[in-house]
Amino acid sequence: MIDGVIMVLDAPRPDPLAALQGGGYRVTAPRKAIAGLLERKQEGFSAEALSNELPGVGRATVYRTVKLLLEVGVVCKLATVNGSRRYSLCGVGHHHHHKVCVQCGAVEEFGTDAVERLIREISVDIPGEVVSHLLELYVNCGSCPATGG
Amino acid sequence: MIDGVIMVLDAPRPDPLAALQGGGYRVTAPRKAIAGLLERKQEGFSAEALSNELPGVGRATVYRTVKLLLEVGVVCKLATVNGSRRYSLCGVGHHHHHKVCVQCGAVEEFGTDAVERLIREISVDIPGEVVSHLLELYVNCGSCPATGG
DNA sequence: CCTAAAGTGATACAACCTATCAACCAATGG
DNA sequence: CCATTGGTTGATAGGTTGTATCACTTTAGG
Repeated sequence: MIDGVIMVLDAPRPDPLAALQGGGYRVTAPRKAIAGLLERKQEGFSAEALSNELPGVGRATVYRTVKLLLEVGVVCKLATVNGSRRYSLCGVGHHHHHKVCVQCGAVEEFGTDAVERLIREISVDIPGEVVSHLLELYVNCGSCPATGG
Repeated sequence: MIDGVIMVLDAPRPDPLAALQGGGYRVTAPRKAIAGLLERKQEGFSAEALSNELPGVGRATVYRTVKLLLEVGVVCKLATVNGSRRYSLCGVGHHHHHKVCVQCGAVEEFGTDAVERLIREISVDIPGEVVSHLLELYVNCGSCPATGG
């Protein structure tokens, strides 16, 4: 094990409703439904899928709410390569990376000193100024049926 | 400078037409137009933008051709966070990462031993088996007007 | 309670991508 | 060089995903 490499963040999952309230937004029935669903959900999600799981809530409202949750910082965007917009309930006050299970879709955030250090090291040899980076790990999480957990 | 960290790949840019031909596909006028445009293009691109730059070629054909170029391995997908599907002319026979200029959009590929090594190190501490990863650097490239190059 | 302002949802619209299919043309053999 | 033929094209229509509009409803605060 490498010293200082890893620092998995297992902060308590953020509270969407509290975040909305803190941002000056109202707590409504649709928002409660969405927040409740997100709190039970370990996986990344798309607004569309969310909408399908909440037949009682209008599509536009789901899309709007996801955008609000991004704004108040309890949800963050996942990187994709296929044009889908996917999100995850995450603490986003800090810089972090995602670990995504390719089987069950569970998303965990993590941060490591080593990643940042590496980026700085690479920067030295790269023409131009590195302003940000994106790193995601894809795993078989080992805790879902598909991965034998 | 860290030994062995960086290994910028400046392989010759791949030849789309040759790749298509090698894949058993025909060389047609629309495909020549698309290939010619791509060879002049340093930036990542979307199929839609490509189509707009080629008024003489049908939209469907542009989309189809991009898909073919992916298949024959001269174009690869870029990671995005906003739902857009973007591509870059890249040698994709090997694993690599992207360096993207946030000003001019220029994409360069690079590979580093250190990245792979880091992933292996992190893997030790991460529950589950890391099956792949995604790393992109966003830079001010320093060679475009916007970055003072 | 009552009210102002925020929020909702049906609808329409826009962007992006794919499926279909008749017409077309590149590549091959004669 | 011409004919053949199966891959290719592009117009159109259709599907999915995300946004704008607007009359109606609900929240939060007095």
